Amino acid sequence: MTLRSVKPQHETRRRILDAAEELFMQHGFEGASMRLLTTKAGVNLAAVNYHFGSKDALIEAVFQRRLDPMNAARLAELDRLETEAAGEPLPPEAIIRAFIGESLAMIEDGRNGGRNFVRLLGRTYTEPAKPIRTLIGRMYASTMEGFKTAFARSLPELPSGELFWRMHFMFGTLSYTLAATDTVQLIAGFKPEDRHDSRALQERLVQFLTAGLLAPLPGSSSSTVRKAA
Amino acid sequence: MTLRSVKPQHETRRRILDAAEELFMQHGFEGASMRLLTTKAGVNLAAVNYHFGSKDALIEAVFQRRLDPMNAARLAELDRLETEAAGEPLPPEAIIRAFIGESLAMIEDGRNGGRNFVRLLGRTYTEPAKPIRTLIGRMYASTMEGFKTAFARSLPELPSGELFWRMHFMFGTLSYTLAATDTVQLIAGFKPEDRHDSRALQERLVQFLTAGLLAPLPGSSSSTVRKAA
DNA sequence: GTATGATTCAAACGTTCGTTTGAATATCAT
DNA sequence: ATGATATTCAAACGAACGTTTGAATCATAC
Repeated sequence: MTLRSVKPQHETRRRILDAAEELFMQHGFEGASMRLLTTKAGVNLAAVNYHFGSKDALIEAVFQRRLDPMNAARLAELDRLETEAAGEPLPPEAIIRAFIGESLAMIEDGRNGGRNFVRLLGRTYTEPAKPIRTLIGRMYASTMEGFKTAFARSLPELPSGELFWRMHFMFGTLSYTLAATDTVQLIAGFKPEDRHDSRALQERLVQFLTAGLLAPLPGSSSSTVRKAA
Repeated sequence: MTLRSVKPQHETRRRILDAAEELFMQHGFEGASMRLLTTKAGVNLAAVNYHFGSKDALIEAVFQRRLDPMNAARLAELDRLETEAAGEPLPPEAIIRAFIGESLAMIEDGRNGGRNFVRLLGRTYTEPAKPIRTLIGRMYASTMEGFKTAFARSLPELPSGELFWRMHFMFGTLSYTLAATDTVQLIAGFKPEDRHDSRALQERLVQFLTAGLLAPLPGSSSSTVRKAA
């Protein structure tokens, strides 16, 4: 079993997926043409339709390849924490870390195209096209349910309506941070060396999100939401 | 001076801009074709090139029409608060309100297309195409500078590097909230009637963002950032 | 070696894209 | 009313789009 006998097995598929996540990120789904895509991948124009069937099927495959393992890892980490806690509710900060850790780690993965994917993911959350939305919604459903339950157990005094909105805000912050790293710099005085330090970025995000999640309720006094246990 | 003599003056331009901000929001810049756009606007196919010169120039005009007044209103509100405070640093919550208030008010503006625009704006922040980025960056430059200064005066003990990131996070939360309202619902149990209540949404956002902005620093103890005055 | 199936390839398919053109129509000052 | 200007219109431009086709090439088992 030499190297050459195994690698070319699905080499073309992989090259197409890699080129696709980079070009979809840069130009959007409609803006990235098959000709540009196959040229960048170094494969024939007809290869996409041969291996995936259509451009739409390719889009789905791009998300399948990364999103399923990513969300599985998130739920596995949440499970690990919960068995470790032995029935006690988790501190909200730990839940936040479990959710954002996996995606932030991918920012540093320049080699395997992980960075391209998380940036693609970030901009896809704001994509209004219905097929894309239902695709993303379906792939996230169980993950979101699991984390919603974990947050609800951790913060029993936070009304579920408020929890929804704060998860929405947290997700938005993460989404924008993933998408905008390396691209948008609306605020002057940006230090480029900070952009790919995902460790420091993770700490900053955790502090920000935890504080936001525990913020006092609109009607209440200035005290933060009471934490369980 | 009858109504008919004045209104049709730039009626075609306005109809094109209205259709453009809706279709750009729904399909992206490359996905919204001139034929679809002009059909929706009820004008001839050649009207865009006649009145704006090109599709790219139309994109710029769409942002010019709304963004310049919006950012001017933000800076005016900030100015009003600062003269009112008579030299004292503003509370961070007031600065946040000045920044997000204008854009949130537009969510309720279904009649004049303001809602379409803020959603377009939200998804454009994650657009990596360089011409779009420089366009947005240029239109936001002075506004961002003004608010950065106001935050720095309000929170003198927050290092400027941290302030940058927290403004980044705040901007991301707002951006995602504007873009995703009405579209993305990753979390089950969404109450549709909440979506366009911008008053309640504003209060929720202010609470979340203020807490995030004042979060304890990564290295520090659990106390929040000291507020000036 | 030869047959079989998987994959690659150049070429072409019909459609849609943004833009241009020149005639037709509307608007308005004189 | 008439001429100048501004705007609208149907039609067409070449280019690029996603997809399909059928032959050529490759890998592999017999």
